[in-house]
Amino acid sequence: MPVSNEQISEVRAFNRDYTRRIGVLSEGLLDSPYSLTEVRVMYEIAHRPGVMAAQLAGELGLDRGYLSRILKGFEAKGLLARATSAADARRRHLRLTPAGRRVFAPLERRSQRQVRSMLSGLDGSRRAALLEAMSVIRGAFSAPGGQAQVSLRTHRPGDMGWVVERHGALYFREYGWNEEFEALVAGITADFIRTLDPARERCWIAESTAGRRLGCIFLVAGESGTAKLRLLLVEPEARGLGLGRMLVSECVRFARAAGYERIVLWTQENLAAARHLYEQAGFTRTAREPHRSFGKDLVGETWQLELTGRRAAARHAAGGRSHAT
Amino acid sequence: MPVSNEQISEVRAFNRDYTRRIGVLSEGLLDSPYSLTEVRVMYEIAHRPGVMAAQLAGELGLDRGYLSRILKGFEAKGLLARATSAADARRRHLRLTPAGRRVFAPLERRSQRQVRSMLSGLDGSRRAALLEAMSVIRGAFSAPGGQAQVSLRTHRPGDMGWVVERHGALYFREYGWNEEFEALVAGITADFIRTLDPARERCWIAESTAGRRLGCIFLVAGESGTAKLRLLLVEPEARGLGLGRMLVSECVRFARAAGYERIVLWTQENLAAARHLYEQAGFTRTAREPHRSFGKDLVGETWQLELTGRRAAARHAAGGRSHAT
DNA sequence: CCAATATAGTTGACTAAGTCAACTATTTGC
DNA sequence: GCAAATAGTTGACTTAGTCAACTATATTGG
Repeated sequence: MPVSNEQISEVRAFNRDYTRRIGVLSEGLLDSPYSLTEVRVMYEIAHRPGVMAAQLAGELGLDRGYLSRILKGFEAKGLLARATSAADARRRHLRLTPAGRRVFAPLERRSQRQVRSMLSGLDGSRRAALLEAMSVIRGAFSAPGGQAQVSLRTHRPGDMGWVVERHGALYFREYGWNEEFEALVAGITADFIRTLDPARERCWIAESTAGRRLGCIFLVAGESGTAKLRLLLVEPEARGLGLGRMLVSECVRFARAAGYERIVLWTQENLAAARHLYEQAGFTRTAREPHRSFGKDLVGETWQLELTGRRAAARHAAGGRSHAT
Repeated sequence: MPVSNEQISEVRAFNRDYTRRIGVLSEGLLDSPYSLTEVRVMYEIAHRPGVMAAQLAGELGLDRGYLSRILKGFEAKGLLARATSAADARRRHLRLTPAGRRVFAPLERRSQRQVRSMLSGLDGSRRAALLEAMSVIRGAFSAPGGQAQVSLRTHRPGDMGWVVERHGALYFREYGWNEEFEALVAGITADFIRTLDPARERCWIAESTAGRRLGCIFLVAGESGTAKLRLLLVEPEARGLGLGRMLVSECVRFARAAGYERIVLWTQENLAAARHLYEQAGFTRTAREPHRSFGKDLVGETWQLELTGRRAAARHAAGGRSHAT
């Protein structure tokens, strides 16, 4: 997905904005006999006793000679103790002395007071949003390679509402379906919870490592031997990553394991991406019928996947569509 | 709302994290004959032609003498033009020359490339979340006094799902109610949409200026002359601000206007804050009955507010609770 | 009207923060 | 066993920025 110039501008504006804010917080620390760099060094040693200078230099982006002088200055003032590493005589473990902690503690408290003052200027709503946003930004950069790792889990409290909300909002935005659709989904989720047979029915939620829900799918029991696949959804920004296939695959796997003979599903002709997924998973269309729902003229389609026997497995392995013989 | 130590720690951790990231972006700029401070100065002049040095010094936190030398250096290289202000001869308007723009343009492009590279390392899901989070952080600090302004609106697509999600998640977290409750709420919202009479039934969503949903309340038609108040909820971080009272007041006002004779509601004994709101709005408890629901032993309570006649209005004006006569 | 004060910008002298490179001591890998 | 790499130190130096005193101009108050 290409990066837009608008997105670039937003990040740079944020960086300028936040650089000023961090600058203001940092200036508060300068009201001390220690420079900002010294305080940063002290902070890391306080929170990671035993850390070594090479680590600090690397992580804080400091010249090794410069850091050495800072540490020597701390040691000279009795704030720091250095112990040669048993494992590698080149290395020294760094620790604040009790005197060092006494010097550091008020700096820590001052910093905490500044942040407390900043946060208390925000009411509950904005503050919660701020903290969540910070967590999101840190999370966005924390996964290796920046690729969202998505895992599937079963449902927990709040998920039904999310399913309803996302279906309602997205289908309205993408297809113009009105609130009848959201009501339908709400009803499906209510029934799912009320009549759930965990051995044979399930909801899967796709969730990123940052805790964002990115997709869902349901399997519910139908008439004898038949399961129903329902409410497949993938968030727009998570599309194209194989997430839909993952959801459908897991659903089919579970249905086999639960002993169903077939899976049926009802979709609409205009949901091209979904239909493609079903096709690739081996489903075939068994019925097709125009109807008017959700404020739209639609064409409903019923699709089906046979689960039993070698023939079903072979047809699936052949890529879904079998030739007539 | 007091600031917790955990919240303070989260902000400081974010600041440390993001300072490193901004540092990496800034270092990219240093691959030029200009220092970071010089580039910042150049940036501001490029984007605000005519700006004056005193403004820049103030906003960028620079020593006036130091800035003067930087500007003199730019002028000496033919990158900057200074014009004495017609309004105040002490002041000089600053503008980049064409040569200055030619020097600045590649720096701007390099910065844009860096951000593009950073963003393109994130897939669609994480990137969208990141940009939204940055917008939230900037927005959190931008409102005067930091007080969220909240308005009420009627429902739109996605809202029913939000109502279900928030009820499910919050009541689970705060009271341990299981998914039966979420299913109940899903059913209520499905029925609301399916049978909505807009002249006599309504859902209100409380929304902040930042677009966050902060609360909700429903009024639905009951038996003849009776309205039902349902699904009052206020987000934890929006509590204590009068939002609950606002929602209940609007609900009661609408019910009067729609011609109902009374409003009834069903709540649980342990929902103390809600009961207090109903009490203050003039509701009286008419029934009380233990029951087991949502995985809990609860005590359900029915409350009622008479809307008709002077007697109802007088009793309300007297503070809700009327004396027996 | 004018002296005192404040503001905008400049310059000289200086300090603080940090860089660069060469050094010693130790470890690693061939 | 030894060359190369790493951890840490030190001398010399550069860069970034500060501090205070200056000139020019505007504002204020008596």
